[in-house]
Amino acid sequence: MPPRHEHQDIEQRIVRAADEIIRADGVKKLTMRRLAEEAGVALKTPYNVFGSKTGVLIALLNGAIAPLMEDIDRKGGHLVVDDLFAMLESTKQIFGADEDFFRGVFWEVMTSDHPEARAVAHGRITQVVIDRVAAAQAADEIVPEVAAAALGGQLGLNLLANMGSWAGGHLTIDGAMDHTKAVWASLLVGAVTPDVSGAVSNHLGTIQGVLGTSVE
Amino acid sequence: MPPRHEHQDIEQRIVRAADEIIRADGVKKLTMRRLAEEAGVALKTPYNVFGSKTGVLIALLNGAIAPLMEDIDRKGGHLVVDDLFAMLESTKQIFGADEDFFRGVFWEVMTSDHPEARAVAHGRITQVVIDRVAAAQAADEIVPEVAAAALGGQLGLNLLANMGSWAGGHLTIDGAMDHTKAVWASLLVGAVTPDVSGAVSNHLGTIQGVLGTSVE
DNA sequence: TGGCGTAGTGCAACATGTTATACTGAAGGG
DNA sequence: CCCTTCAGTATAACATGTTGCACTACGCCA
Repeated sequence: MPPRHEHQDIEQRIVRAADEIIRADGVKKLTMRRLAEEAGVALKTPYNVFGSKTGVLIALLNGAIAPLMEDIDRKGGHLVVDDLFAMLESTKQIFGADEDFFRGVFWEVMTSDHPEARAVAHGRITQVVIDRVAAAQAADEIVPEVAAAALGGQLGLNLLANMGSWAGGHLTIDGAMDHTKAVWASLLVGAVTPDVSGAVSNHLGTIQGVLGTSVE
Repeated sequence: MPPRHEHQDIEQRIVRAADEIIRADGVKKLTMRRLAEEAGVALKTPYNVFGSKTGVLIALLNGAIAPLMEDIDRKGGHLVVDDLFAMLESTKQIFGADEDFFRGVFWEVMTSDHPEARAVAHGRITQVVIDRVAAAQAADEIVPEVAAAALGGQLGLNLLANMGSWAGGHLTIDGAMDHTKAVWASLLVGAVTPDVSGAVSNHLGTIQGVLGTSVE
């Protein structure tokens, strides 16, 4: 078969094939040989384009979470801290619609040795949360004594952690986000200004209910 | 070479060889072929005894954390909640003494598909914490309205999460335990009875300092 | 128009986890 | 004392991620 030279198209064909295989048979059935075959390329081509199997999965994941990222960027609430909790709802929504798919891909990426993968996940998630916390502080919703990077880092780490438990199969995505919400609320109540503490406390009430059902 | 029939000895030889290889060259250099050779057994024998490479690592890890488990069982503080925080200090101590070794093994076990591995880690850590929380509640250090399983589950999940970030190389063991301590203190202040709230608050003060140095 | 460089091909190969197969020798029961 | 059983051996093999190598055809540039 001659080279295709359809430029970017080859990238798409590979990612699309990976997507289809995973949705059809699960991430464990995604082998590089099958991927190459179904994408109609040589075994080596995905390596040329994405560097490794994990590289393909990162590209796939980045594409798949685009709607989530868009959702997260659309800051809508009248309180900035509400946007923090809205992030968790968006995640629930988007990942929940295809839970097995996302869980599989997420797990593969998260447990890979890929130099980018975990750093990107860690850094990106943490950064989004830190930015939100800083924004909340700028909007006088969080008291100035708190270090935004420190608090945001804690929240981000907790989110990532719960995502890990979800990816590992210990929690549903709903359970993971509810856990996160409860811990975030607990950590935030001590940091917010009096006029928003009511809004934050709203998210707090369900800690006990949450855990009863979601932990195995 | 004839069968050895030294019974349990073969198990020990395999685990010991794994230990030596990992300490000498790191967990990535532990291959089943090299393990078999250095243990003086056939390639298949570790599979007969431990089922899989992950099985070997689980056995190794279980042996290596025995001192930690012993430490954790030795409840010493005059307050039960202090024992919770003492767990984190013990972990710091034991894992910190051989950080690379434990990190490598932990990561391998944690990211494996082994049916036992993750469930055991998850269940065991969570259970220890839940038991402690229940004990604290029985000692009237935690108010009766709180569900011990719920609170303990949250704390355990957070610990596991931070262990994950440590194993993934995002935190040092000290950083991970300090993060955990800070979040535990935040979650506990709302649950403890007035006479111990002071003791818990002591662990709270350093949240900001902690994050500045340990997150990449 | 003709040659060149590059992207992609086809194929073989390697490392590693894992399994199958046939064999062997020791342990232990009759 | 012999025979069965079975744990462990030796060896080959498979699946899969990954890489190396020689080749080829397309598009571009002179």
